[in-house]
Amino acid sequence: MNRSASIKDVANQAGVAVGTVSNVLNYPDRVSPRTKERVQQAIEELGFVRNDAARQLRAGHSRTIGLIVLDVGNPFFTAVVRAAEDAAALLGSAVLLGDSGHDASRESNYIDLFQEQRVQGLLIVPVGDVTGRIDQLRERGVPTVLVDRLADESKYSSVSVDDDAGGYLAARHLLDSGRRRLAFVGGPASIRQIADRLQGAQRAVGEEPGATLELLDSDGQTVLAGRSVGDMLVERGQLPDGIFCANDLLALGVMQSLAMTHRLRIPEDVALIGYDDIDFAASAVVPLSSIRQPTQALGRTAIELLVEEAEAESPIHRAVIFTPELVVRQSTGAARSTAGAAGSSPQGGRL
Amino acid sequence: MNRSASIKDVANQAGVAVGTVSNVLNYPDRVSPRTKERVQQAIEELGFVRNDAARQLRAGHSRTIGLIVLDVGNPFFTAVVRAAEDAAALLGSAVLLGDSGHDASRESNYIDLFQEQRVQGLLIVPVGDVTGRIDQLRERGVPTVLVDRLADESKYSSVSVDDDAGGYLAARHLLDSGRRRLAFVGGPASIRQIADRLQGAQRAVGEEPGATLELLDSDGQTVLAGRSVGDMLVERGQLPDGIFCANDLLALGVMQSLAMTHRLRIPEDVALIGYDDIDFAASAVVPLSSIRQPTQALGRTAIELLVEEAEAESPIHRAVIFTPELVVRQSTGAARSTAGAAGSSPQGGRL
DNA sequence: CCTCGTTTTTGAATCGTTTCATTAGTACGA
DNA sequence: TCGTACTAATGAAACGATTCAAAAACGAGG
Repeated sequence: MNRSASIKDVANQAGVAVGTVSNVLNYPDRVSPRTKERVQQAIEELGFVRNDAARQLRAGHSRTIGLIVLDVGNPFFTAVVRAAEDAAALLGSAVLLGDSGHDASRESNYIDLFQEQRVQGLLIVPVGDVTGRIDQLRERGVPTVLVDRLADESKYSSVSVDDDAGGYLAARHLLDSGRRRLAFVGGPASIRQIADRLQGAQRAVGEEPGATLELLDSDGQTVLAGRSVGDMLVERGQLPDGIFCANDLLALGVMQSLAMTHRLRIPEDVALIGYDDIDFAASAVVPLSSIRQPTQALGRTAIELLVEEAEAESPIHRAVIFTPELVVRQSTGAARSTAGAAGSSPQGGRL
Repeated sequence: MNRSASIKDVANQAGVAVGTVSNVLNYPDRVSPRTKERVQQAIEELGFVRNDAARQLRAGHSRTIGLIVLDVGNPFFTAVVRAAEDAAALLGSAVLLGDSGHDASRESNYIDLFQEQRVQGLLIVPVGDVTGRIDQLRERGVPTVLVDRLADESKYSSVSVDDDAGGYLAARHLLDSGRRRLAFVGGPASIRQIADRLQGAQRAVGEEPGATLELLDSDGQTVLAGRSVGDMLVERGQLPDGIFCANDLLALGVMQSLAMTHRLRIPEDVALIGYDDIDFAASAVVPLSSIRQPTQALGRTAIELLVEEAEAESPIHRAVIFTPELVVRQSTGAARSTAGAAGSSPQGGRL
């Protein structure tokens, strides 16, 4: 009920100086066993808990790293967050998580908040153009790394995945399995990732004489949006024989519409491939082929780059680009009806 | 690059005392317009950002509330988190999120961390028995509210949902639609929520002469676990005509197995109902009936109770219990084949 | 010009920890 | 006994914001 015990209270109780208590906490070797024991007992008795605010104040910085993502509801980001948390834990730091929800002003608020908290550094999956803010942060000694967004290596550090290559991989796979009339389902082309995936797909189709790629705009990247695209396809009657969706949620929606509502067979009538390889993809009605992004490596590397930024004397940046990986499952595979996931497992990209 | 500007630097730059700068920041009315302007300009020039650690140290507590959930991957918890964040924001507080992942030691670590941060209070969806820690926290002036877990009102504050009532509602609905051979699919009965839902279902079945309820243990509460239960049911050949799953993920798994792999018709051959009403339920292959829990109200009320706890002189606690709500969709409804979600929308419970 | 009342501004004290230059204590050899 | 070379313990200073009693500035009225 009353105010909690401070290091001074502990020192009194144990009959030592405050510095000694601090040493017990931070440099146990410097303290004689007898004293250490007395102090620890006092800590026990008083229920002393370090005040982190005071530590930070003295240290000049916190032991936290800020991370701002576009949408915590998206399993892809959740996976990246988890990897970053693990990597940060190894450094003895914790991650403060912010969800911008694709909203630039919320993003800006989080940046402000994290600055007040004196985070050690900032990882950000940017909504809009944040280069100005990042420059400002750097002036104030806060290193920043862009995540899932390629940036000019001479000015910023970034970790990203080659979306063009991913798009190529997906379309190439459909073509290799004999499909020729492809369709790309994807949200607003203003989103960089989606535009790049489309571009990669177009490149693959361009290499294959006689193959076509149709563009199907979707309203967002949700399961529901995918369903309505699927319904629309069936209504108009003219079906592609291979569909590449800009993410797995869309693909699952399309699958539901085609396979269940309209009784089409996947992959016999239409092959389907998604992007992200979320957990749900493997356990979908028809296990979904997908493009796996190395979420583990993304999160881990982001932290590594942050450390490099922080330690570098002169401002040297790096742009790490990972290559995504094709995961083949039933939705594009041979016509079997056994369940279960196929595809390679090893997680990781290359530096 | 160099250390960031302090309030003292601003004071020098503006030619005023530190107290004045503080006043500009916290009590602008007390400062004359001329001075205010000078100070604000200095802040601008130096790029001054408040140091939150110093504020907290002085204030004795932070402006954050700790929240520990069992699994951030579960949409149910994500929804509660969001509601709590919104409610906290109205109080000018931020939420620190911790994910215990059903692991008691991780839970304990987060409690320690939040104590060091001097959070204003703690909301916790407990893994094991945390009453000891909560008592300890209270002694140290940290109010705590249990979330999604009913507690002895004389000792703790809690917000929960009446899982017995939810189970009753689900089973009653299956019985009302003419099913008699019911099955309950659910993970380990050691989990309170699951045991309560089962108990409610048993109560409903007991009221209906001739109705039976079979218990099907599942290995966890995931989509995959649901699939294997479904496969098992088909293999052994003896099907119930109504299935109640302890959560939506399980239900979706069962649905995939029965409807897709084994070509059974839902709801004609088997009716299916889940629990939680996650977003995905409405957009499943066959839109899934479910029991909606008032996630909004849960999160909001948790914060309210926390405030009550904090302000109360004498230790007065409250246990708020919400009543869940039946959402009827196609998986238990009349045999139509139109897609789209049915069911009531208004979110919320009652106090 | 002085007084009184009000509005502004001041600056030392405070929060709890870490740091580090000093001091105290101990053991050993000369 | 004294000096030396340690190890252990001390306690004042610093971190940066807020608070608040006291001082200063200002305006109005006499």
